[in-house]
Parts: sequence; C-alpha cells; structure tokens
Amino acid sequence: MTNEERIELAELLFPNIKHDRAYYEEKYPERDLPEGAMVTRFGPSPTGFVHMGSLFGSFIDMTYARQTNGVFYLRIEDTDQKRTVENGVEGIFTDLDSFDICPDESTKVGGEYGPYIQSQRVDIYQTYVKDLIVQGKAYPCFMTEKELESIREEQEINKVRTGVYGIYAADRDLSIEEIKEKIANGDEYVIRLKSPGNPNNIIEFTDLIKGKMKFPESDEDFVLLKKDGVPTYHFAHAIDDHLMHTTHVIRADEWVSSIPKHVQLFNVLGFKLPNFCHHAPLTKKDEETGTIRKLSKRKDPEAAVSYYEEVGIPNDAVKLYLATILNSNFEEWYLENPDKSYQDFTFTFNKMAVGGTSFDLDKLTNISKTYFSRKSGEEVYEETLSWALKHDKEYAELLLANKEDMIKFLSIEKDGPRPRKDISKYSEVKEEFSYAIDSMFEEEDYSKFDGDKTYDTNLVLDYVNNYLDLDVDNEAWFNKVKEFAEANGYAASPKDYKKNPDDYKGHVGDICEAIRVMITGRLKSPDLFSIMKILGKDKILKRVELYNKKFN
RNA sequence: GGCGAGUUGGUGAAGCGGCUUAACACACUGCCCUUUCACGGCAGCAUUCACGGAUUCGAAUUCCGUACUCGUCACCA
Repeated sequence: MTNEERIELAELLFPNIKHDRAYYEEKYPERDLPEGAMVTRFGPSPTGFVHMGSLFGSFIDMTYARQTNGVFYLRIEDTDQKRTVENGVEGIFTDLDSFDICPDESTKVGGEYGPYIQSQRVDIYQTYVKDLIVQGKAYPCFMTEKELESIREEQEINKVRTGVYGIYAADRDLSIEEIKEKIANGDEYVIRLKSPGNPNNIIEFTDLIKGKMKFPESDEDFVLLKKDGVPTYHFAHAIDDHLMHTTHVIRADEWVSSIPKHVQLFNVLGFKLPNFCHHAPLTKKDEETGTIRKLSKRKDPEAAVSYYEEVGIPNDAVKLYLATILNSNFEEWYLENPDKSYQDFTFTFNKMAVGGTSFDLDKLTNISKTYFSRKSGEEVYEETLSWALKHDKEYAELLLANKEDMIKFLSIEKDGPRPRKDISKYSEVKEEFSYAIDSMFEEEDYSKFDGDKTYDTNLVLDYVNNYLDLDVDNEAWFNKVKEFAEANGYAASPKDYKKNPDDYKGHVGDICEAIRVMITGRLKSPDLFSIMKILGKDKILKRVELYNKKFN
C-alpha cells in the first residue's frame, strides 16, 4: 500500500476522528510533580464486587503515591460491555471508601487527565489507531470466528504456537481495493497490530518486584480495536498510561505474560515505557484439594471486601494486615513502633513477595486482637455501636441503653501496659460481654457456662453479705477474699493448697471461680473485682439468686 | 504443550556466597507469673532450605537437569 492509500484507508475506517495525536499530547502534558513522585493507578472493571486482591492492589497504589507525594488515580476499565454490571462503579467507590482508599483523581472527584472511564475515551483510542493505520503499523482484519478457530486447530495439529502471526495473519497485506470491497460487503472487522517482532529475538525486561526477566519478542498481530470500535485491555493500557502519565504500573502477576506485547506496543506508539511492578496474587490453600490457589470470590467469602465489614473486623485491622503482607519487614517494624501508623513506614518494592502471597485469616485475627487491645473502652464502645447500628439493630439498642456501664466493662484492664487481647471482631463484643447487660445475662441463663461443677450458693451468699466491700482497692479486696477462704476451710493461696490438698476444701481460686460463674455465667472473664464494682451489691445478689434457682 | 515465575518448619516468611549450629511473627506444646481468663516471661517446635548434579576452600544463597505448584496463551480484564 502506498502512503496515499493508507491515508485513504484511515479516513475510510475512521471518518469521524478529527483530532490528531498532537492534540492529545498537548491536552495532557507532563505532570508537574516533585522528583521521585510516583503516579499510580487502580483500574478496576465494574463487575460489581471488589475482590480482596483488588483492594490489596489499590492499597499498594495509594501507599506508594502518598509516600512519594505523587498522584493516585482511579480509572474505570469498562471496555467489556458484557461484564459490566449495573451500579458496578458505585460499588467500587463504596468498597474503596470503606477502607479509606481515596483516589486523587477519578470519575467522582475529577482531574485534569480525564475522562477516568474508558468507555468515554473511545475517540482518543481511535485517534491513535488511525495514526497507526496511516503509518502502516496496524490493519483491519476480517477473519471470522470460524477462520480463527480453524487456524487454531491447524496450529495445534502442527504443534506450533497458536495465534494470529506471520503466515497465519491472512489479512495483513490486503490491498485497499480488497478492503473497500469487504467493507462495502458489510463484513465486520477488528484492527490488529502489524507486529514487527521476531520471536527469535530475546527481550530483557526488569520488573521492580520480580527483577530481570527474559522473553521472546512478540510477533502476534493482537487486536487493538474490537469490532465494536472499543479497545482491548492492551491498547487502552498503553494509551491511557501514557496520556495520564502513570510512572508505575502496579498490577497483578497475571499480566507478566503480556509484557512482550505491551513493550512492543509502547515502542510502536513511540511512548516511553513506564515502570512495571507485578505483585503476586493473594492465595490460600484449598481445603478440598490441598493445593494452593488464588483467593476465589466464588469459593472464599473472605475474598469479598464486604465480608470484613459484615463480620465486624475493623478496617484498620485489615489495612494493618495488608501492610504486613505488602512488605515483609513491616510486621517487625510495627512491633517496635506500636504508636506509629502504617503510613509512617516506608514501603519498598524489593520487600515485596515474589511468589504467591498467602492470605492468612489466623494472622488477620491476631492483628485485629492487638488492634482492639490498644483501643480504649470508650473507643471500642463507639466503634462497636456504629457497627451494630448497621448489622445488629437489636444489639445496638441494648448498647445505647447501657452505654455508661458498657463503657466501664469494656475499660476493664485497659489501663495497664498489657491490655487483654480477647476480641477480634465487633460481633464478638456481644458474645464476650453478654454479662454486662442484665437482660442478655438473664436470657442466657448460664448457657455460656461450659464447666461441669456446681457451686455452693450459700457460701457465696455468705461472702457477699458479710465480707464484700466494694469501696476498697483491689489488694484490700483480695485480702478479704483470702480471709473468707480461710474462715471456711479453704487455703488462702493455691500454693498452700498444693502442698497439703487434704487439709483444705479447696483454695481462694475456687471461691473466685464460684463467684465468677454466678455473676458472669462463665469460667473466664476480665478482672473479677472490677466487674463486681460495676455491677454493685444488688445486682450481684440477684445473679447469685438466679444461679440458685437454676441449679439448686 | 509453548512461554514466564515460584518451591525455606504446622502457617506466613527473613535470608541475596562465609557473621546461619536458618531471623521474626502466627499457631501449637510445656513451664513460670497469677484469684480466673488473658497479658507477659522462658523453653520446645527445619542439624536443614523440593530432588539430583555442577562451580567453589566454602552454597538455602550461583549454574544445569528433574519434579511439583502458580500465572498466561481471547474481539475478558
């Protein structure tokens, strides 16, 4: 084809494209940012549901952009109409929002490099394709699905690579007359890249996470524009990341095999290659097969970002967990700097896992427990309340009605240097602190007590009536308990009891256990005296009575 | 099958040629502290880094081969 013919072809294919490359290059100039600033992007498809892996990805994007004073933007990648789901975009924003992932630029907050949704950038993509046609670097391909299928079969039989390349690229050198005829005929077509590559050449490529890699050059005439005129991921990626001036393309591992295509595309288009950072997918061990696989939204409820909110794991705990799997040295740093935020840590690419990143719920639980242990009683109350308001209305009302006492209970053993670690989810507060609310305690009716002993109500009654003084300090209180123990034939310390078990009915611990079971309905609880002080003598007596009725 | 990557304890992982008789965390077990439960402290938990070979005075760390795992091979992203 001659120069003139190519220009004619370009006009024939894209009569409505009036701008040229220069127009867009000027419209989207280099960003004015400080040295070393990273421009990152998160490009979800609006398929209706943010996957944990995507959240992880966007967390990385935002973290790196923030710590370099760069820009983090959100680009909706909706080039596949079939997959697009109604309200999908809304869902992305909601999920991201709940984890404080706030892009600097997006369809919502705008920005100078928009539109931030690919379906509205079709003119831009077509402008660049038109230019490629003029340059003879792309061409319309009329191959039907059937034809594609048959070359594929042929290739499989001959044991050669599948795909449209070399001699298999039938429409590569169609004459302008042939093209005109097919178009006049109403034949559908896609635009393919006329690949200049040779698979015998090896390209070297450096990924910021994975390091150096070698690939054979791509010679595939892959599709740039689908028959509906909308670009494929590959093409949109090249155009958008160039025009939006992304400095670091951070994306999941599954893209590394497309690298040869992308490198070639950037070259053909004359674009500077951004940095690439391919992170490992989130994996877990499949319970049935025992093999490691990607977190799957079909099989694993924890793959959905909304899961954590529902179950009541605090967003901050999830973020802390994401930070610990992001950089292997974060965990240790955080242990040494418990007062700091994860945002004070400097994350680096070389501390990211190269292989699979295992998603460990056990560890998340532990991190969450630590998170709770560092919160004050009041904070735990407020957060639990706002969670319950959304997910457990009934409990929310109970919390509201018992606010004062509830905060007191939640504050037990919080002031020391070693706070309890008994809660990992908001939903557990209800379980763990059921004794804090009278109505719940009565309703439970000792069902939480899992021991097999019964305790002497009279003994406890005697203690409460004649020995218990709630206006003293812990030490004085406990001395009194010891006194009572001795008066009733119990050892004042477990050590004495262990020495001569036959001399005693038991030891102080047994007395405390009896009290604890009667007033909390369980064998385990935070500091007993603190609980008694909050309850007050009347309630204590009532609960002892309740126990008496139930078991005697 | 082609191409690319990975393989360190129950789990996640550190390690990048001698400082490793393999860090740290989670889990588990035991002991100690203790009125209970926790928290905390101490100890135990891979004599060995998938397997085989090579390079080297010296290898978990480099190279080659094998096995297994993962990703990818679309007009999906």
